[in-house]
Amino acid sequence: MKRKDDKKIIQIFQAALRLVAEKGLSGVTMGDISREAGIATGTLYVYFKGKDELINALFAACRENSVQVSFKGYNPQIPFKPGFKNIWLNILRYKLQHFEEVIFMEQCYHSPFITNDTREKALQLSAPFYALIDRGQKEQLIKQADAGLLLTFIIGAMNELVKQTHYSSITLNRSRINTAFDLCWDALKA
Amino acid sequence: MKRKDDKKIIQIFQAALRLVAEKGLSGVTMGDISREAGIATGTLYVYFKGKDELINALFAACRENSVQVSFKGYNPQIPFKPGFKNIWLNILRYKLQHFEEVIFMEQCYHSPFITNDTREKALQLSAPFYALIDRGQKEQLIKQADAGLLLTFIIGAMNELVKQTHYSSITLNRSRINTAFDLCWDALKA
Amino acid sequence: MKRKDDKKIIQIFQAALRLVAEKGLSGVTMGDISREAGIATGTLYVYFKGKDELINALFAACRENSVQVSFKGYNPQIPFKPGFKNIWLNILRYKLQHFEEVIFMEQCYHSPFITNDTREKALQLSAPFYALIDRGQKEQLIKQADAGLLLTFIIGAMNELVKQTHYSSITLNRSRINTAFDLCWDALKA
Amino acid sequence: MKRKDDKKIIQIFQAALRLVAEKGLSGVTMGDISREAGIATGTLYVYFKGKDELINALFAACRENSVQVSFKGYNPQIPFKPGFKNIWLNILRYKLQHFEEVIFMEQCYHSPFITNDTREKALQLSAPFYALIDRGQKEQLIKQADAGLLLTFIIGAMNELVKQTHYSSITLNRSRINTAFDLCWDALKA
DNA sequence: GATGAATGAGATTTCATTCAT
DNA sequence: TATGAATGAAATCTCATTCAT
Repeated sequence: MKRKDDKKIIQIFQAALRLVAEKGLSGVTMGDISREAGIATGTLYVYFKGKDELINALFAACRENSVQVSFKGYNPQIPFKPGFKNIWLNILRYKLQHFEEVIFMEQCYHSPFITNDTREKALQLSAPFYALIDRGQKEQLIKQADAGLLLTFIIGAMNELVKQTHYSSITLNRSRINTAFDLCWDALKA
Repeated sequence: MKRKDDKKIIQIFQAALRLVAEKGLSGVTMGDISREAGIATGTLYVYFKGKDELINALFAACRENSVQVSFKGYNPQIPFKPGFKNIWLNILRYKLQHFEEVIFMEQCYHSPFITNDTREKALQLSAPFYALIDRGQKEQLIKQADAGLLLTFIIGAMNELVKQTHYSSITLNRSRINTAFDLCWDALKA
Repeated sequence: MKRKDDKKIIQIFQAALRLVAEKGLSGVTMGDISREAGIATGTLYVYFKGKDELINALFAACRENSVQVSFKGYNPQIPFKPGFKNIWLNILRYKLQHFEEVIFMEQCYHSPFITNDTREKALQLSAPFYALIDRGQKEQLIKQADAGLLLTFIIGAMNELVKQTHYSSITLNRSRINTAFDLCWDALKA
Repeated sequence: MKRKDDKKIIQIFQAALRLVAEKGLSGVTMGDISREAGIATGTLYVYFKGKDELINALFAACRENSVQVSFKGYNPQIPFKPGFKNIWLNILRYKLQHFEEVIFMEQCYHSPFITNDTREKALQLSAPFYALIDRGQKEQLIKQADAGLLLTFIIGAMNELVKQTHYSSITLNRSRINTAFDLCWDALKA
């Protein structure tokens, strides 16, 4: 019973992501989502109280997912730079593979759907990234600037890179990835 | 006879920008816009054939505006770095002062409103930025990487910086601005 | 001054007729009419108090026109049948040449635009036709049936003939016209 | 689960017919139709994609209906004239009883609603009438004129008769009906 | 008188949500 | 639980009419 439910929620989420990436948040209706998910419109309301709740739940899920993936394989024992690069690559890979989520989150952020509560919870998940920057600064490897500023820089550049990659037909090969990382590292390094 | 009024178009644009920044593209109606602009709903349709056209026109106007402002005071005779910083600051100032446009453009890009034609025309306006990067590379001051990649980096980081500045209550004082520029420059410099 | 006005009213009438024939009464707007007439929308209201009045005036004008034309060349001195045929041909010619009026009147009859007053006035103009039938009956040339029934028959058949001629590409040559008249005459004749 | 209901389509059709007969095609709104049909406005759009589709569907249904009814009781074995009269009476009865459809079809024909496709399909349904005329001609009972012309004559006269009957307060009693048929038959007969 | 921009009521259509099955 | 027809409030858009020039 529970299995079945979970599967359906995933179907719904994927349908919503696909559609928002294609048509933008403003162009997606509950009817669209149900059709894309292969279920009846009424069934959406079995799983979510309404559109707001669906969007907020998806937003939270995306955010959690992306943070979780970022630190995969990270080991504080190993030196900072390779550890940092590992995380940087995790994030990049995730954003490329889940491009729809990137767009969805961007579109949501300014929508009336996302509640302050959801927004704040998303922010709280940034803690590990602040900790990472802190470590780099303690080891005197990266600039002693405000961590928020540094993170902003990394994340903003990355998002744009992912979008550009998606729209242009330039494939992001190993060499291009390394160049991008070098830009990032040179920006941060003390 | 009453004559069509360019001022009214500006009123409409400003109303739309204000509302999209506040409620997101998906939450803004033609009724909202007309009310905010202080005109009747029908009057919107005197100036724009429909919502699509209004959004596309505003998108194009924002894009043109932002490019135009960027190169204000730029003089190819003066050395590269101060010239580049001038432009960088122009862009930053513009984005901070016209934050609503930043949000609007981000929201629009994935909406079903923006036509491919509009999108392409926006892209074509990037030419001067490519020329700028080219100059820096010819003078061996910045990395010999793909210009698109470098621009992506700068723009992405800047956008995120502006958004972060807006949401957090951190004021972007001179020192913080300089730090941000240094991050950018260190990333780019050869 | 008066001349100028009359010309404009004719322009307006012709524009309205053209458009109603093309798009039907329900598809024609005041804006359409003014554009087709080559004048400003506001100007329509200089000549007519509103849409209703315009339509009613045009309806009345068409009706008067058609009746007037019908009896052109009719001389009660000459024998009935050729006189009748003359009128029949007048009507047919008029309807063919002013097809737009045929359509307009048909469309109007059931519209909420035409007032009862207009409708009645139109009816009153039928008197000469009743007189014509009466003469034929007195001369024992046509059936002693109710005149309304006989007129209905003639007019209905004629209208349909005109419409069919217009839609199909069959040209109404002399022979076809004579056949049609014979049908009509055979129906009526005592 | 609620199932789509054919009865509802009939309700909608009848509501539309009633209203068009009363107020003309140009005066009828989707809101009017839904109210008259006793359903919500949105429900109309469950059954028809839009006003155009509704009108076209109703037009086609009326046409099919009327043709089907016309030949009820017709038997090619029995002699031509009584067979013909049977059909003529069928048509007359139908038009009198479904006067709203007569008006609706007349109003529609020149509206921007009816597509060429619908118009052509309606025309194709005339085949049996042509066959009927053909038989009469083969049996040398009716004039050897173009069948289209003869049909035009019959139909046009009938439509007008029905309209006149409806507007005037003259009841169409047996004697008047027979007179009308005689007019028709005398027109056609060889 | 002539113009056409401005208006706002009302038409068409959409869509989140409910509900009967 | 699942369905999708039904709903009606709200969105987009139209258009007869007015009004400032």
